[in-house]
Formats: sequence, C-alpha cells, structure tokens
Amino acid sequence: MGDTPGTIGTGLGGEPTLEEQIAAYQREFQDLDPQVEKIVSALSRLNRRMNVAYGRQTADLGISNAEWEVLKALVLSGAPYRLGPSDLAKRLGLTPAAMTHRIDRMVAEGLVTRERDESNRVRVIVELTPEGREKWLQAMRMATVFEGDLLQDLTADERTSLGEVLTRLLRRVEHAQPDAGGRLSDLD
Amino acid sequence: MGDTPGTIGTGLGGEPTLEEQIAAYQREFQDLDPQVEKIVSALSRLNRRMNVAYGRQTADLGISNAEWEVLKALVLSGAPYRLGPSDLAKRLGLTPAAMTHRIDRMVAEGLVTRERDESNRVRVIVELTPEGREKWLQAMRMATVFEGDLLQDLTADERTSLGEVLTRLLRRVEHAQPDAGGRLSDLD
DNA sequence: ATCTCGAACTTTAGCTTTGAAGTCTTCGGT
DNA sequence: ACCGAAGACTTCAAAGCTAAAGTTCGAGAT
Repeated sequence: MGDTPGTIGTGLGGEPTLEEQIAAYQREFQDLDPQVEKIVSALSRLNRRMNVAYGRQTADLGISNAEWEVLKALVLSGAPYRLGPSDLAKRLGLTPAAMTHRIDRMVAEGLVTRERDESNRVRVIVELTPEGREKWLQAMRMATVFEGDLLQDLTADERTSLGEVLTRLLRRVEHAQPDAGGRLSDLD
Repeated sequence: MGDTPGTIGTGLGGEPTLEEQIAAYQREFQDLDPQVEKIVSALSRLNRRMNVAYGRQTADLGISNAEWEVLKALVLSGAPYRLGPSDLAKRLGLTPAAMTHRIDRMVAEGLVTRERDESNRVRVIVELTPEGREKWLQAMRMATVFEGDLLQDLTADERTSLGEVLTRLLRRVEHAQPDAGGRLSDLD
C-alpha cells in the first residue's frame, strides 16, 4: 500500500493523495472522466480542510463551529440582530428541535438572549448579545486572514474567473434542485 | 404534515441569495474582500448542495451517505477490497468507535463482512461483499451522471483551469495544515 | 363569543458520533 | 520464559441531531 511520495506526509492519516485516488477510480470504473473527478474531489477535499481550519479557529475562541454559524446568521440579518428560532433553523438547515437545543446552550453561554415576542406571544426572539457580536467579529477576523492566505497565490484574473465559474455551478445546482425539504448543514 | 406549505421554496428556506449575503457581509464588516468572500461562500454552498444530491441518490439505493463513504474507501483500496477498521477510520476521518458501529450496521445489511485476521489475531478485516460492490457501482453511476450534468456548461478550457486552480488551493491548505489529528467527515 | 385549524416552539425517544475506559493480542526487554 | 508496554478493536457514557408527538397561542369561521 504505502507506496510513494508523501504518502502520509501531511494531510489525513491513511488517506490517499488526490492523484492516487483518481488513478484508483479509473482502475475500478472505466466510465469515469478523470477531469470531472479531479474537480469534484478537489472541491470536496478543499471544503473539508477549510472546515477543519475554521473549527480550530473558533475553538480557540471558545465557541464551536455550530455556534459560529448561528452568530453569522444573526449578524447577516442586520441590526438589531434578531431572528426567530424557526427562521434560524431554516437558514442553518437544522430541524426546529435542534435549534431549540442549540439556542439553549448559547443562551447559557451568554452569546444570545431568548425572549417571547410580546406582540405575538407564540413567537420567540433570539437576539445577539454584545459578547456574541464580539465573538463573531473575532472569528471573522481570523477567517478573513485565513481566506486571504488561502487565495494568496491566485492572480486577479484567476480569482475573478474562479468566482464566476463557481457561481455558475452553484446556480446550476440550485436550479436543478427544487429542494424537497432536505436538511443539511450550513456553513457559509 | 403536508409537504407543501411555504416551508421551503427554492433552495433552502429563508436563506439569502449569495449576492444578498455578500452585501450583508460588506455592511457589517468593512475589511471584507468581496471577491474572496464570493469564492469562499460559493465553494461552501456548492459543496452542500452536492452533498444533498448525493444523499438523495444513495437514499434511493437504500444506503446512507455514510455507508457509501465506506464502500468508496474499500473499492478505492483495490482488490480484494479489504481494509482494517482503523485504516478505514483514518480514511473517513472517524473515530475508531464510530467505525465499529458503522461496520456493525453494514455487516447486518450484508454490504461488508467482518472477520479476524488469522495471522494477526488482534486485527480485523472488513471486506466488501458482492452486494456491497454492486451498491457502490450503482451509486457511482448516478454520481457520474450528476457530476457530468453539473459541469455541462463549462468549456474544456474552463474545466482544465478549474481543476488546476482547485488543486493548487488544496495543496496550499494541506501544506499549511500539518494535521494535529483532526477528525472530520470525508466525502470524496 | 366560541370553536377549530394552523403556526411556532418545546419535549420525548431513538440514532450516530465522540472521548475515555476496557479487553485482548503481540512484541520487546530482562 | 516472563513481564510490561503498546497496539487494535470494542464497550460505555454523554453530546448533538432528527422525527414525531405535545403545548401554547393566534386567526378565521360559525
């Protein structure tokens, strides 16, 4: 097994390199277009590595990646940084039940407050606290440094082109998927 | 509960569009480079949507996305499609405990077999069954159709360029992360 | 006014994963 | 040979999620 270059040097444990993996796919599945597979596999791996990086950064701040997602959603909603649990759940791709629990924890940690809407007493309002906003800001600063570093070697043209192509692919996927209520993890 | 009410229209529920999101980020965080954010957000979203698509396909086959990952790892290891639990766990980015449970289920479903290594009685060998290989093949066929469709609108040059740029980014991330034994979900 | 349907959130039960402790086998030092 | 340490897997307890049932409140129909 362990054959050649940097088999395990960096990267994850016994994981084959991208090149090894594509070669293996070609052996096992002739119909495969190596160019397509290269793009798809690189996309997937890149995303995983980035999530690990984000996870480390947020962990250093004493919050989880899951909590950072909530903070992001609240900040993105704009001042006064309030959203209902069901709205949050939709944005994050969670079930309402999971949202309830996550908010429980974040209230206990002082990142958000939860109160009933007086005009609409069925509703609940989750609001960012100053501490929560500060955590978001710190995470954001670390993230932008990381992201800038990641794209450092790309020329201006390459960045423009990459953004445009990815957006085009995204549109295609979203258009092709009317979404039958699928639940999935969010993390923009 | 019916499957219709405005719960979810196109894309995810109350999720803002990519453009809205970037505009919101710029309002809340001046230091943000919109071009970088566009790339990063598109990458993240694209990956999510693709995982949903894979999840639907594998669900149609009666297996979970998690199980498909195990099948992929075994096939990629080459004939005779055998790996130990700890090796599998490393490739999938799972803890050994999770691997044990996942193998339990897959053995029960007839996708793999588990037996002790006679020459090394501490070790266990997980081997793909013909049924497991057939499931992998079916999933693979569906995946390649989807992937080909996704990249349909890209020219040959764009595909080459995209693959090259993504590979470059991946190398950068892997080089920058000596990997402190991080656990994360795999899904190439 | 009251009733009933429906919406928003919470609670409950079950599943998957993690982290830590436990079991069994192999290997190396004495 | 014997004993201890290390490795490979499993077991156990707890965290976090989903699906489904339960609760509470509001709006329109009777």
